[in-house]
Amino acid sequence: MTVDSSHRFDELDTKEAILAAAERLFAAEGVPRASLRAITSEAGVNLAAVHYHFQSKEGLVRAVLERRWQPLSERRFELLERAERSAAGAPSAEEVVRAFVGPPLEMIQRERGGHAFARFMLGAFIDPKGEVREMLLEQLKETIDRFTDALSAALPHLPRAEIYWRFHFMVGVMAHTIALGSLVHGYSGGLCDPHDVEGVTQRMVDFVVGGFQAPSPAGAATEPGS
Amino acid sequence: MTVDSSHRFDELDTKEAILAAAERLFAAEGVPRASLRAITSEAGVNLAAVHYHFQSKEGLVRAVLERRWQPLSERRFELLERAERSAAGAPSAEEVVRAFVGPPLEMIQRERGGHAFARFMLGAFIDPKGEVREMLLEQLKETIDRFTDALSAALPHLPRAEIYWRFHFMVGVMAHTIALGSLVHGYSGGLCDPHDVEGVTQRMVDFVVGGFQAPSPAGAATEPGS
DNA sequence: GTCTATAGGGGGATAGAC
DNA sequence: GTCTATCCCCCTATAGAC
Repeated sequence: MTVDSSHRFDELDTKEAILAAAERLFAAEGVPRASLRAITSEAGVNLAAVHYHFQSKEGLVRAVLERRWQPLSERRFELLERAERSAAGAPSAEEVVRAFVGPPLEMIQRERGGHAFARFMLGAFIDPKGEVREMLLEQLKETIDRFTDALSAALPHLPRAEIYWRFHFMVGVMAHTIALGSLVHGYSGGLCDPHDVEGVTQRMVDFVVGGFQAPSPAGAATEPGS
Repeated sequence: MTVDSSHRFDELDTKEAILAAAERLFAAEGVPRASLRAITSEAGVNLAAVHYHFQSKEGLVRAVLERRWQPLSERRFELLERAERSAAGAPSAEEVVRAFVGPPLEMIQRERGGHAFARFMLGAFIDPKGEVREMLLEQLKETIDRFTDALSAALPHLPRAEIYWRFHFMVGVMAHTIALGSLVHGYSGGLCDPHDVEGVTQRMVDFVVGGFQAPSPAGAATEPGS
């Protein structure tokens, strides 16, 4: 036997410790400022362990994001499927929208420093040299397909191009709210409470559903050619 | 191309050259990867000139953003005031929304690499250690005040807190579209054309106005006698 | 104001012992 | 799998001559 359970435990332990420390520091300091030295120091492991487990700093960034991204997608699909099963016909636009915008808010409220982590994740999309972006976009593909299909079914009068645009706008509302929603408290003079997850979710859903239900441009299709 | 209006021609020239090169490289490479060496090399000036004119790299980042931010705000105010003058009473929600979301799209279409610059600017808001963020938020203050006031006037039935939330959602739609709108072409299978500025603006306006016109949540709502 | 030269301090990555 | 020690890179910032 070359493999026994204690070795596996150690490996998982070290790996997890690195991931946890990296997640915190990437979010709190930003990827470029979070040095591998600081991460391994906080994790209580050796500097070289990062390269053993993740090959490079870039690989570590990718692993940290992937770990959060997958449960998020699964949670969205779970809610979407639940709505599909319970609905007589197709789920309503409101149900679909809620299945999309709800899970991210749940996630960032569950974790400490969730807003910071959301900014870190959004930063991975924005980074002009982000190789990690490709991975995220790849994983996003299935989510886009399934949610645009569900929205098309809920809003059959909308041309497919409009569905894509409005889906994109919904992503903007969601991303901006999980990343920078905490600012609203300040510039509303304390009138708005970003920590009220239920309330914020409901407001996002109302707004986005209102947007989806807006009349579509009469003559202006975006289709190139035809 | 350059403005030669004073005796300090040389100084302005050097400063402008640095700003132009920095703007391009910050957008193309990201701030951390864009070294002062690369910037001064591209600008054809000396490395030390950056510190003479901008004190530090951080100061340069601030100057680059400020230079684009101010005309953007002024353009928004100009459109808002035009709508206020031409309207019988208060401008409609649609006019106000258009005055807010239109100028950023105009800006990024005018400049080469506009999307990349938009991502750079959004990155400044997202950066957890961004000292530049304070400056941007300060400048954003006046924009927030004037546009939320105008939206309140257009939608008097909405509680002020809802106005702030929906304004925030509108910012999300706008920011996400100028930063990542080019992705829509890909994931719509070519169905959507992000370069059609008129069309994209109209779609954003329709969506956002639809969101603003959604019924407000039961609890705090003041229904307009419907 | 502009330049050269250099200080001074990180950083990511790796080889090789254990 | 883990650790120590180290390589070698490139960066921002500044002092001081012109």
